[in-house]
Amino acid sequence: MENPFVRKMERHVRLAPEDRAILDGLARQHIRHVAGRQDIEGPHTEPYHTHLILDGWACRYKQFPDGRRAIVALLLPGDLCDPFAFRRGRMDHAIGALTPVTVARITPDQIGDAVRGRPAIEEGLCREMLATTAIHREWIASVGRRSAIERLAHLFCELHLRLTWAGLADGTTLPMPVTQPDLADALGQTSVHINRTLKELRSSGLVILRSRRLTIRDLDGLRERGLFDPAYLQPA
Amino acid sequence: MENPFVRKMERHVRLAPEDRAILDGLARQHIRHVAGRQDIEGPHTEPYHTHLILDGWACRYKQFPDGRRAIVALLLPGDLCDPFAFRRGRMDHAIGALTPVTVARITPDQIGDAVRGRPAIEEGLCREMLATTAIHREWIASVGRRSAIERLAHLFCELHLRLTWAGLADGTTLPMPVTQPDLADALGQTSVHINRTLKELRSSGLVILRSRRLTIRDLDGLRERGLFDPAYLQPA
DNA sequence: TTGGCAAACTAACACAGGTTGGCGCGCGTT
DNA sequence: AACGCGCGCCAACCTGTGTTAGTTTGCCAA
Repeated sequence: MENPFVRKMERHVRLAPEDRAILDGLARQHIRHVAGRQDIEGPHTEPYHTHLILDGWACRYKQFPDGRRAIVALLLPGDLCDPFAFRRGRMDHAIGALTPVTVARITPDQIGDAVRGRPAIEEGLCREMLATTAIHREWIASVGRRSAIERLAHLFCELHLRLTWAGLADGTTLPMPVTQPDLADALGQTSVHINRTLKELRSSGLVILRSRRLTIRDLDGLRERGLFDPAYLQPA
Repeated sequence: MENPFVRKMERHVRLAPEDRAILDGLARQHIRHVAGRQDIEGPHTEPYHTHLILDGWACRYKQFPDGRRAIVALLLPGDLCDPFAFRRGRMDHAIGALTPVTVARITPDQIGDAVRGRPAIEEGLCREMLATTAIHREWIASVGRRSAIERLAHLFCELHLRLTWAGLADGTTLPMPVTQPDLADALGQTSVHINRTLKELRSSGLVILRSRRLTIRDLDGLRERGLFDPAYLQPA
């Protein structure tokens, strides 16, 4: 089983064997397990470590005083949280595990060492950050202007590609270990409506979601339904 | 009148006089004027230059095939668009002028030269990018979980701080040169509803918006109404 | 001054999506 | 086996926001 982080980085840049070894090393030290529904990094903390997700799904979220929760990003295996978090002081949001999660803790020094004299790694990390920002922009557009079905279809398409690139999708079938309330908080809706929308996607023959696995039955159809254009995810 | 870009950078890091001169130099070369409603950088182009907004307001936006437009970021004087855009290939969105705009075109080399041997500038640019990402996250939360009034109040609070830090606000009065349809596309609503919401904010005595200027009559009240916590904008 | 036009503003109506409340299943615990 | 409980699922109802179709205002140009 190959490291999903390395695998993803190789989509951005060509890595020499030593590059690969260095990145792989980051994923093998300081492993930490976090139970589902627990925070990996709480709100208002002053982060020092970066986290690399090795297994399970997590999210960035903001919680309002009255309890409303907005999930602003999904973190999948191979995703790196804030390589430069330590430069910003206090967290303005939290990072929580949606499922049981395995992460590697990485120090700023380790990032610095990995980058030094390794232009491919530097370039790869830079592109990874740009890709993350592009995803953020797409989410703003989604929540702002897509309808409920479009939003859900679009998210499924995005996750399909991201998981494929991390080596975690089985063709057109992907793990989908999150609950409907989680999807609701990610898409700015209620779980009830997510349920309705899911039913509609299912009955149009586009997807099957059962026992935490999503099967896309009609990829082109789903992409059309979600106004999905993979360009924003493509590196270069 | 001081350069809003330099002014903003000084919120992130302490700049030596030479740092300041270098940054100021970037803003004085290759000036370009763009009329309102024109694209500064079209969609699907392969950008080479970075743009620094010197005057006027612009936005990043995505447009769907059926015409719907989502504004995913507002660009104010002093804002730098994509210092690393050239690393990503094709644009996944467009940058458009909302008002007549003056920009400085900056090449990748110029960025490289400015950063080389100038750790304060490097650190400042890095923090500026992190702040931009934090704004993106806050927008996702806003469009996803805030009500219409909360969203508008929150946006006004954000713009108040950003413009203040760029030296463009007069205490609690700020330029607001965008139309209601523009606000609608930025907040994921219709212009009709923006109008309704504006009326409500006005009649609760929180703001006055007249002839392209916004006056905040009750800053604390507006912040409360918008669930606004300036933490996400604060550098370190 | 007048005319033209974009933008602000409004009213009436429509509907997507939120709210509430309830049922049943699967699963882990005792 | 029984219990608890989170989650998926559903129906009825409600409401915030969208839609449509105007009128009014303000500003620039002739």
